[in-house]
Amino acid sequence: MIAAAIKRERSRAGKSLSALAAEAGIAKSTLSQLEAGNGNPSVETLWALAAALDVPLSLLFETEAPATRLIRADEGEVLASEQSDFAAVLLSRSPPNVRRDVYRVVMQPGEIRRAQPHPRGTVEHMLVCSGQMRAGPEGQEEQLWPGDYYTYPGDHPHTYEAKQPDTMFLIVMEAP
Amino acid sequence: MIAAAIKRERSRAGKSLSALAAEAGIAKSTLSQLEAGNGNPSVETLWALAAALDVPLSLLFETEAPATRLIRADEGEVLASEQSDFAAVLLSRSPPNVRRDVYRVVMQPGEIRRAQPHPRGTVEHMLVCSGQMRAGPEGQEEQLWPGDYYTYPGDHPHTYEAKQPDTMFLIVMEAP
DNA sequence: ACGATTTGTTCGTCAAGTCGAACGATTGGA
DNA sequence: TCCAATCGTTCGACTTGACGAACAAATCGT
Repeated sequence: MIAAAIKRERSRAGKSLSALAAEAGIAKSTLSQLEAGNGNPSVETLWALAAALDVPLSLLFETEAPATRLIRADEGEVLASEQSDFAAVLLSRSPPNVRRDVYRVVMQPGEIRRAQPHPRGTVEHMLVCSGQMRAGPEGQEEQLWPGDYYTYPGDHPHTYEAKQPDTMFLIVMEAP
Repeated sequence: MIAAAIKRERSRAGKSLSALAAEAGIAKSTLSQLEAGNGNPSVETLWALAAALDVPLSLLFETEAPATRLIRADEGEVLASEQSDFAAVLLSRSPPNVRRDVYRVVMQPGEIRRAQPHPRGTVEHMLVCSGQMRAGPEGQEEQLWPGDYYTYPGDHPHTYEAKQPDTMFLIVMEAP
């Protein structure tokens, strides 16, 4: 809930309820009730809080860790198209205020590559172009074929392993 | 503003104001005033809207195209790596505050697909996974092979044409 | 051409969020 | 020990957002 998010961010900033309310320009009674779970604030109030906390507003809506999502080559919601020989699949709609870096990767079979965990909140999106590979968070590795799309948290240890020569895939690195 | 965001997402979903209000379970008068810019909604209201629009809530907060750039499969700045059989190429470092939608496309040879121009400021990133194709803005079409990366403004007329069966490629649609 | 439906807006009413003040509880000096 | 300051909560008064109905305008179907 939002109550928990506000409390979490406030304690993370090391600010007291009164101080935060003062900085945000809202009554501390309002903030108190918000953190208690009573009522649902207006965007104006939330905006003031987010500004005072110096965090993106969307952070106050953060739910639990996003689960991994695997979309096989023959899966995914195919978008409507006028021409039948054109099949577009929306893999991931990006939330605003995020950075997404796109990588193209060519990998050879051999030892397993263990990636150092990225900063907290990082999300990786993988799309295999050709070859075959095995990748994913530790314990949730998946066998991937061309066209497969796999997304998972990047702030946990994860591995890449090519099963065929010149295995090519795409990584979209999403940072909060 | 939020007013514009709601309007944008609603029109994108092709829903009328009355219909959306009904689906979201809010009064259409409320929605009308929101889109008019008057008032600041409560999170409960926004949540209902986001759910009805089937978009993440954070998308309701907020909203120049670079020249074309073509990176051949054997081109691109290869990032440093500890292991020689791992070659990652950064194709596009995303600027902040942009939306990027990722599409996977499979296309068959045949007639040329002419894309209706997207909203102003849209940028498309293409990466060919397999097959062969010809695509790009009108007059700047390029022959593309697997691994080729091509980016160009999406708010101008552009075309896609597969040269081989089951030509697969990736499109990252970047909206301002 | 006409009625019927749907569109989006404006109005008054009610409920709910926000505010300011006062409250008990806790901490820190002097 | 006592006073002062700060902590977070609770209360009533005010402000504002959400609702429902009525409204003009546009679209549709016969």
